[in-house]
Amino acid sequence: MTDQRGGAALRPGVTEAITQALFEELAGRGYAGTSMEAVSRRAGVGKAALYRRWASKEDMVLDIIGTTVRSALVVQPSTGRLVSDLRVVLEGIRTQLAHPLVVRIAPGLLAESVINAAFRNAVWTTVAEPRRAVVAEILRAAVDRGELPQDFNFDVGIDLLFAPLAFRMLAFNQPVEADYVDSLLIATIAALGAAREPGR
Amino acid sequence: MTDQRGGAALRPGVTEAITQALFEELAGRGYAGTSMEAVSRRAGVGKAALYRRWASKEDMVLDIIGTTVRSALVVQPSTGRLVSDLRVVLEGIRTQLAHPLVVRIAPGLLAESVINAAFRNAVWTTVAEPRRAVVAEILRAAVDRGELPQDFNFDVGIDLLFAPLAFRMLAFNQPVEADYVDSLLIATIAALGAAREPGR
Amino acid sequence: MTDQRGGAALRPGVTEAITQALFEELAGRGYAGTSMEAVSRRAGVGKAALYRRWASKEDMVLDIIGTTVRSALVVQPSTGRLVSDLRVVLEGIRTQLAHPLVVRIAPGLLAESVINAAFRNAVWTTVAEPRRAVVAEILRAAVDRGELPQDFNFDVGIDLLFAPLAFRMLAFNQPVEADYVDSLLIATIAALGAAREPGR
Amino acid sequence: MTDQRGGAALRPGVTEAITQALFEELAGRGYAGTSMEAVSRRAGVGKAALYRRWASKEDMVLDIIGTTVRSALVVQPSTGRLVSDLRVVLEGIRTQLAHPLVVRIAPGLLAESVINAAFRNAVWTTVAEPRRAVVAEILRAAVDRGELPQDFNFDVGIDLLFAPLAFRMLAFNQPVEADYVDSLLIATIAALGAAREPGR
DNA sequence: TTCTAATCGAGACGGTACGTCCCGTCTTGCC
DNA sequence: GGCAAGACGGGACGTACCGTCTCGATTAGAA
Repeated sequence: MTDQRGGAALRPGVTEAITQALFEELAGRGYAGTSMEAVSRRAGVGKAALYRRWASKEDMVLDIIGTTVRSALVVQPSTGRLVSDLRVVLEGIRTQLAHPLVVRIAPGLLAESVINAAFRNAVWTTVAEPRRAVVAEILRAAVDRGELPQDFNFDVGIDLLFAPLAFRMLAFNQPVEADYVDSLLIATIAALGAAREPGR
Repeated sequence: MTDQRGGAALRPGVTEAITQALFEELAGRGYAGTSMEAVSRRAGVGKAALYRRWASKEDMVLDIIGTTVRSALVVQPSTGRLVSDLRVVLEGIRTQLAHPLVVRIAPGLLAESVINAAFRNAVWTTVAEPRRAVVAEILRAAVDRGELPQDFNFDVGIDLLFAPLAFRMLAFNQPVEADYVDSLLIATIAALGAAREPGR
Repeated sequence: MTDQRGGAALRPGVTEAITQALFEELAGRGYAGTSMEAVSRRAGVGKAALYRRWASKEDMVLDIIGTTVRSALVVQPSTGRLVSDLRVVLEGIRTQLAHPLVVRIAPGLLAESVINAAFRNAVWTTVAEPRRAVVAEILRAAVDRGELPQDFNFDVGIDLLFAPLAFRMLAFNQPVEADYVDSLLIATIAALGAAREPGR
Repeated sequence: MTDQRGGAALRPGVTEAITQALFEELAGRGYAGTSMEAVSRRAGVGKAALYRRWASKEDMVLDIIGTTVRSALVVQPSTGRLVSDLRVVLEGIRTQLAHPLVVRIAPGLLAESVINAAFRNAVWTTVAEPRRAVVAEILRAAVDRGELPQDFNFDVGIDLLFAPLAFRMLAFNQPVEADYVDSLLIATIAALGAAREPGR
C-alpha cells in the first residue's frame, strides 16, 4: 500500500469495506469466481479504489489473506516428547482447516496456487513454510534426543505428517475427524523412524 | 455424444481436431485460462461444433480428459511381496505425474476439482478411485499373508502412500525423483504396520 | 429447375409445401425476417430441398412471388372514355394492394427492391411494367381521340396516377378508401391535360 | 442519451467516431447489411460503447439519422405566387434526394420503414411531416388568395406533389433531372385546382 | 425387374453477428 | 489527491442463421 506524500491518504474505512467484501465474495464464489467488479460493488466502492491499493486481484487477495494468515500463528509446543508435540501441531492444523470460513475459502486459494507461480510461492512462504518450520524444530529436537536417527529425512518426514491431512481436506473436501489424526499420528511416528536420507 | 438417428453424424475428424486443440490450450493456459473460443479457433472449427458435442467447457474437459485417463491404466502388480508391489505402483504414479503433458495440465484440473463439485467427483472416480483400488488390493493381500495386521486402517494407509507424492507434484509443482519414492516407500512400509483402526 | 436424366425428379409435393411455407413466413415476418431455415422447418423439409430448387432466398422469393403476380393480371378496360378507363384500373390496383396478404407481404418486397438491384428489376418488370403498360395504352388512345395533347408526357402522367396510391399504401402503410381514388382521379385528369414534354 | 449524475459521461469523441462509422456502413451496405459489430469495428470502439448509447441498431440509426435530418431544414419560401413557391420546395427536395450520400442511405431507411412500424413513424415524423407542413402552408396561403378552391383536398394535393418524386427516386432509384420537376409542377398545378374534398 | 442416380429428411460443418458480462484502465467532478 | 461512478477498448460467453456438405433411405425412370 502506498505511503502518502502530498495529497490525501487512502481512507482506512474504504480498505476495511473492501476487505470485508473480499472475504464474503471468496467464501461465496471461490477465488476464480470473485471479480473486482463484484468486490467493489459489494463494498459500495469504486473500482479505482481497489486498483489504487493493489495492482491486481492476485495482489489484493495475497495481501489481505496473507495478513490474516500471518496473524493465525501456529504455537510451537514443547512437551519434551515427540508424539505429544506432533499431536498438538496436527490437531491445530486440523482445527484451522476445519474452520467454516477456511473450508470455503482455502480450496480456491490452493486451486489458484496450483496454477499460478506467484500465488504458489506466496502460499508456500506464508502458509506452508511456518508450519513446516514448527514441525522441523520438533523433529530436530527428537533427533537430538535420539528419538529419531541422525540421518533422518526431514522432507519425507514432514510430508508424511502434513500431506494426508491437507490433501484430504483441501483437494477432496473430505471431512476429517480427530481420530483420523490419531491413526495418522501413530502410523507416522512408526514411519519417521524409517525415514532416512536416500544415499545413506 | 448422441448416437445418430436420421440426420448427420458428428464427424470424427472434427472431434479429433478439437481434442488436439484442447490439450494444447490446457497445456498452454491451464483450465481456467482455456476458452471455448480459443479452442474452436485453434481447431479451425466453428464454436457450434463444440457446443454440439458438449454442453459446457466443464463437460468437454471432463469427457476428453476422462477418456484419456481411463485409457492410461494402472497395472496391478503381484510380486508376492508388499514392498516390491508398492514400489511398482508408486513408481508408476510418479512417472505418470512427471510426464510433461501431465505436469502442465493436471494441476489446472486439480485446481478446478478443488472448487467444482462435479469436477471433483469426476476426478475422484476416474483418477483417484482406480489407483486407490489397486493399492487396496495389494494391501488386502498383505493382510491375508500376515504382513499387515488384521485391523489395518486402509484409508490412512492409502493416504500415506499417495498424498505426499500427489501433494508435492500437483499442488506445489515440485520435481520428485525416484529416490524420494524410495525413501517414502521405506518410511511408509514402517508406518503401515502401525496404521490401525482407531477404535481398536 | 433441372431436367432429369437417370435419377429422381424434384417432387412437386415438396415444392408446394415450400411455397405454402414461404407465403406464411413472408406474411408473418417480412422478407428480411424470413430465413431459409424457418421456411424449411415450417415446410417439414430439409434445407437442401430449397437450395436444390433455388440458388438463394432472393431467387426463391422472386420465382414464387413472380409466378403468383404474373397470374394476377390487370384487365385492359376500354369504355372509350379516359376517366372511366382510369377509374377501373386505379380501383383494381387499390383493391389488389388492399388484399390482406398483399398488405402483409408487398411492403417487405418493396423494401428489398429498394436496396437490391436484381430484386428491383424483377419488381419493375413483373409488377410495375405491366400495370404501367395498361395505363399507357389507355392514355395513348386518349391522345388519339384528342382528349390529351399530342406532346403528352407519359412518364409524368403515369407517375401521377400510380405514385400517390403506391406510396401511401406500400411505403407508409396507410389505408386508402375508394373516395381517395375518386379525388385522386379527378385531380389527376386535370393534371394530365397539362403534362407535356419539357422541351415543348 | 442519459444526462449524467455522479458517474462518467459518454465521451463525445467516441460518439462522433461511431456516427462517422455508421454513415460509412449505411452507405456501403445498406441498413439491413449494417451490423453493430461492423460499426464498432470500423469506429475502433468496443461494442459496449454502442449499447451504452442506444438499445439497438434501430435506436441508433433513428437517433443519428434523425438528428442529421432535423438539421437539414426545409426553407419556407414565400414569393407570393403558388407556382414559384412550389418550385422552390420541390427543387429543394429533389436536390436533397439527389445528394450522393442520401442516394445511398435513404433507400435502405425507407426499406426498413416499410416493414418496421417504429421506424416508419420516426421517418414520417422527422422527414415527411415537416416537408408536408411547408407545402401545406403554401397551399393554405394559395387558398386564402383564391388561387385554390375553398374545399381544397390537402392530402391528395400534397401526395400529388411529393409521391411521384419520392417514388421514382427512393423506391426505384431512378435519376430525376430538374425538367422532370418542371413538368411535374406544371401538371400538378393544374391538378390542384381540381383536388377537392370527396363529399363536397 | 433390376439398376442407378438424384431425390428426400436431417442435421453437422465453418462462419458471422447477436447482446451481455467482466476485465483492467481512464475520466469526470465532488469532497 | 482520494473518492464514487462509470465510460473506455477488448474479448469471451452461448445462441441463431447463414449457405454448404454429408449422411442413409427413398423413389422412380431407364435398361
